[in-house]
Amino acid sequence: MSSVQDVIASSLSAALESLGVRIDPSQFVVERPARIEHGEFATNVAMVAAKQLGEKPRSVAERICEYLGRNPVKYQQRLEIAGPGFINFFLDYGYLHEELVQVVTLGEDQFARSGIGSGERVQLEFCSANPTGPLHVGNGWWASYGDALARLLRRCGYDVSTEYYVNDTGGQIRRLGESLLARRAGREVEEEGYQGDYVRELAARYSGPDDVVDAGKWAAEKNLETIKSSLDKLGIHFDVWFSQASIEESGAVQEILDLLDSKGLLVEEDSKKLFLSTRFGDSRDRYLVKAEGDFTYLAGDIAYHYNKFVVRGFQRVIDIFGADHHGQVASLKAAMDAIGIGSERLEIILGQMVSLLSGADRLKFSKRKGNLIPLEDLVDELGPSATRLLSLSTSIDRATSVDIEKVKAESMDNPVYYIQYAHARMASIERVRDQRGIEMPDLSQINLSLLVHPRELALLRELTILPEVVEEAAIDRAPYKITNWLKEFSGLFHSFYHDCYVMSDAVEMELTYARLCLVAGCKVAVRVALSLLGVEALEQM
RNA sequence: GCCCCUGUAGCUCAGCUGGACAGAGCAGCUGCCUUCUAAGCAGUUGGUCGCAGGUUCGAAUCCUGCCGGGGGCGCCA
Repeated sequence: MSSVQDVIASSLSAALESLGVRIDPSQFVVERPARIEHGEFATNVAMVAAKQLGEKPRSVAERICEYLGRNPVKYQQRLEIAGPGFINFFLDYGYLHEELVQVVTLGEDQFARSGIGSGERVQLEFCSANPTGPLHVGNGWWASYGDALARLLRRCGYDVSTEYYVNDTGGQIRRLGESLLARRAGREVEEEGYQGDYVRELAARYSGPDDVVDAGKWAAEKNLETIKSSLDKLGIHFDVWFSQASIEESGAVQEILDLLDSKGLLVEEDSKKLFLSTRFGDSRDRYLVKAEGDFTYLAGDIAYHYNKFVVRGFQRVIDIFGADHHGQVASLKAAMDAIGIGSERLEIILGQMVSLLSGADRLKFSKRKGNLIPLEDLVDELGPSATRLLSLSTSIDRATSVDIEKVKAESMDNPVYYIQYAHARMASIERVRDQRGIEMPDLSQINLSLLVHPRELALLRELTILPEVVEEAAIDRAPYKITNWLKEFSGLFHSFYHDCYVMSDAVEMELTYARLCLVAGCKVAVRVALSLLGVEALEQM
């Protein structure tokens, strides 16, 4: 990325050198000031350098400005020293027009693409809700997050494989089987069982033997089909569905135990086996084999992660868990260090809890009781785009409460309309262009320097930062930053649309061409951003 | 007790690798449809950035302590 910012930054480094200081570019910033009165870009470099030079920031700024006066940056018009020592750059708008040419030339496929991933093989596991029932809003909320993160990482050059870990074995599956058999026999499901109506429906279809394991496995398979179709409705497709049972059956868990044992990290305690995880920072040691001889969940999970890193060779693994699985983090990381994988290669992102409100009432729900809101109902009600955008509007670190009534009733509240409307207006302009038979000249023939209206400039400025926003969102694992950009950009487009007619008798043809070009660039950017979130770009509304 | 998140406008949230007077949407109030879709635009009201210290030329942002909210500390998954 050889943006204007980078050019300014390297000029500043050269200026510093002429003053006899070396400052790493990471120590200072060249940023867009919050206020346009402060120029196109501003830097705090003089304040940073002042310390080393033992001078006042403003006098350092003056000397830097003198240097830049003799060796101006491309498009530089004038400089200003402001406040405690900021240097503000006022540039010729040509730099924005040049960037627009770039956007249009690169197009949807290439604009805002980054190579920071360098092809690193990343495995991204998310959702992974137990197949003991349908996906509900609570455990499906961050599924859109995982999917969007995968899209973001791919855009940035990572080689990503998405995965859903299916907990298709263990006590919960037995319990599911018990519940199923109880329903089939016309009995009530016990307190600890799964009481949702879906169990009743499944029981009516089950014709297998009266065996809790068979019944549980059968029901889990059916539930998994339901989960898959719910995710399908949201537009989420996993590369791999990985079975927990397959890990246990393969003998991989025993291999992990042997490996830990050989390192002296496993101790026998009666018939149980304890992993000395405290040696790797865990708050307590963890059992891997229970008194009855079964493996614990952690044992299987360690084997699963060994499989990800060693068997399948992923360089980095990202797991997205619900915050209620926070307790697993230290143990799993300790295990990675213990088996020589290195816990820094395992990144665990915790999605904070989601609570549902209906008006003022907080909805209490439980999977066992089966009184929760299926994700699918929300998707049916709102549509996939709105559902996705809802969970992609806030940081994953923030516990959110979703008011079902508000989201359903006041659709104006939902940013998806605002954003999609902006895209629809771009598409509409292009439809009218075609209807009127306006032929676009070659890009090089268009006089973009006509784009100087404040609305146009604001739009161009926001347009050019998308590549940085994409990188930042990927690095911070924060897809909501794309959403924020889209909201901001859509607002600027609506303002432009309102104030700047593209095709009208009052607008010179030259300007029409330039504005059509601007609209084309905007469309590219919005489509890129929407595709990263998995939100549909509507041609009309 | 320990660990992870979190506390910013009436509500929902940005801003938090320190920077120039703290932002947006919604709600409230006021204007704008003979031109490419008013699901829009423009204006306006509204904030001791939980509290107290500290570091700094400069703190919503970093550090410490306290207070409040959510989640976790299983031979459950």
